[in-house]
Amino acid sequence: MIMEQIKVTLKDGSVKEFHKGVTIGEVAEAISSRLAKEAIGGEVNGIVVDLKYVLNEDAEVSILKFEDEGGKDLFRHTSSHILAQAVQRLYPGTKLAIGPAIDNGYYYDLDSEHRFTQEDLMKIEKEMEKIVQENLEIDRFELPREEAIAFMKKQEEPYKVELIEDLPEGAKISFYKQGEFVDLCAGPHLPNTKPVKAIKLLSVAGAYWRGDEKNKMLQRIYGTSFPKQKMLEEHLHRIEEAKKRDHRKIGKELDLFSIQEEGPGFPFFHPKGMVLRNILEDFWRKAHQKRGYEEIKTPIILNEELWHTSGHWDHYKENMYFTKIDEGDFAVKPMNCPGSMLVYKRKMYSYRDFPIRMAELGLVHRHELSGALHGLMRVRCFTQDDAHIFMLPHQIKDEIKGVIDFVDYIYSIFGFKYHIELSTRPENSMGSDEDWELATNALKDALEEKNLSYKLNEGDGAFYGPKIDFHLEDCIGRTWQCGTIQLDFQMPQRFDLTYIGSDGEKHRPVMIHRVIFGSIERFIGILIEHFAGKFPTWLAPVQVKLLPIADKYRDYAQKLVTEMEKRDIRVELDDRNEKIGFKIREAQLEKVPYMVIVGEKEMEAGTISVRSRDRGELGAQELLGFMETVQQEVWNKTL
RNA sequence: GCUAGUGUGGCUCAACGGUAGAGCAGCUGACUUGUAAUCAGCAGGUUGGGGGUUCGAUUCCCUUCACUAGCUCCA
Repeated sequence: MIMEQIKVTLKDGSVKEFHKGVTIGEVAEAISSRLAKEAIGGEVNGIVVDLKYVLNEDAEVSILKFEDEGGKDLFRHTSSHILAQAVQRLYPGTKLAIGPAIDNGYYYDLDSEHRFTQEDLMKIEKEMEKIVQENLEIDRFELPREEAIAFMKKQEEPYKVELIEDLPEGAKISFYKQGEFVDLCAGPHLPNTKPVKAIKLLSVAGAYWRGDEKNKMLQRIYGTSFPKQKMLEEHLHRIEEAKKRDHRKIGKELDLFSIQEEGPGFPFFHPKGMVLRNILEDFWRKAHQKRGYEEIKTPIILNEELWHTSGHWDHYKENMYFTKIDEGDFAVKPMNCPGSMLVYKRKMYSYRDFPIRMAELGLVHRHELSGALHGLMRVRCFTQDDAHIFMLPHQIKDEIKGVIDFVDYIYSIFGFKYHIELSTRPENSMGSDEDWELATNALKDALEEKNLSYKLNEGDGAFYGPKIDFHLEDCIGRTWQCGTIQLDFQMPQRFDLTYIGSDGEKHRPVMIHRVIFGSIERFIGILIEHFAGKFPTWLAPVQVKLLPIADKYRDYAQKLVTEMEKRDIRVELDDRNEKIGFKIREAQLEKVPYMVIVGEKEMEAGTISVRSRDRGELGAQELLGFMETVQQEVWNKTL
């Protein structure tokens, strides 16, 4: 039974009760947060449970338990304080930066002479457990801003001082104290350290102070914690399981692609990976043809002048590769847009021609930082499933909505869950404020009219325009931007694109850049992890493995293979001199959707014996019926 | 690029201041096989590259390249 009421114990010992649904304002009015001990402990459903009041979106007081996201945050945030306390006990003089709760855990950024090693983490864990055992009360107190700064100066915490200095004048600054340890913190926290029973510190990594590479690099310790040891073990087990889906691992096992030392960030696609890639491209082409896109292809190397015109020289040079041809300076394209601009400019357009949807599977090269490379997810050369849509101003919203629907349609075919982000004008950008506002509002309106929720990323847009991003998750929950829709008033201006309006005058079209897969490479990475290599029949590089039981059935098997190939079924014959169990095992490990086994029985009856990767033995079948089943699974997924 | 870590045959891993070992894969042969591994034999590595310390380095040190996690950046 979940408690539906909140008890607040005040410092004077009296108890106030509030019922769920009360607003935070009402609580605040009734009690001063200074007086409240803040936390009301208890047990819910027999699990840890420290209740807390927090302000949720509806400004209602809600009751948290560990299973709630808010409850977990509370728990993790307190854990991060315990981590900081343990580190300061073991390594006096360590300066504290920030230590928030994150998905599945928490971290603390520390500035210390000492370089933390894996062994140190064990020691720190032990100390954290001690702090938990000490069952320290966690108390909140507030100081006026100036006193807070003085206090943190006295504590020799320069990062905290800097944080407080950024808070507005006259603000009350809250602190949390547990034992000898005091930390600047908005809270809320658990009432004491006791519930943090199972602690695991996971890794140390560098992190710049305030995320700025010009600042000092601090040491970040990542950890996780749970109210019960068993929950921690389950969590660690889940992480291990998830790692088995890693596309780099499966890509190697299934021989789909590789990345060699000779080409860091430049992936090689193997025969089976190419089959998958071609399926995706065919699928993509059909979907685009159906929606009024025309396909083009533009060169990879273009002269430097073009990149000055496009603005890439000023805004993207750091990420570009350059080369010389004869005496001229050339660049390898990092984006496809300038090429499309030139295709647009080859002729005159009428207002009647719009919208013009120009698609290109364009190979781009970008110099990504070496430390940022990651399998197929972040590479230095990749194929964007790009399209540039040229429009009349009044078509903007409908086109954006059309692309949003298109993305949703494609992702749903693969069964992907995604979230949307809207990124606004970055610092290093071009164009007028008015254009940016217009463009940003167009994207925002389209999202809102479609009733889609999104996360706002201030300052994260492209240098030529704001963007809507579609993010997909990998096996361990990291998200990767795949689809994006970017509205651009700059490029058409820079390239002086025009069309002839109904008035006979020249006008400027508007343009959007968009990708749906994002890049074929990244999309394949996501795809591998999503299916853990068990591709559905329509995507499987090999759909059927033909397994004759012995040499003498080879001819019969070969005949079946020929029949299947006639129907474009991707079939492989395994006529090696091996036992059937061995061949089945290998086909299963290759994650082939269907295995067809033939021996004496089948040859005589003119049938086949079918085994499914996912459903096991399916028994004897007619060849024709089986082939139809396979084809059905493919056609169902093709538009 | 930054911080930390890793780098042994095609793959997964072992060992160690005295010039490397296993399993799988490969090759050869036998077996002719009924739904997740048949048996035997053979071959395969100047321990990522370069330099140094040492009588001797794969092991210690420096440097470089690549990879991993995170930061930064981004499709």
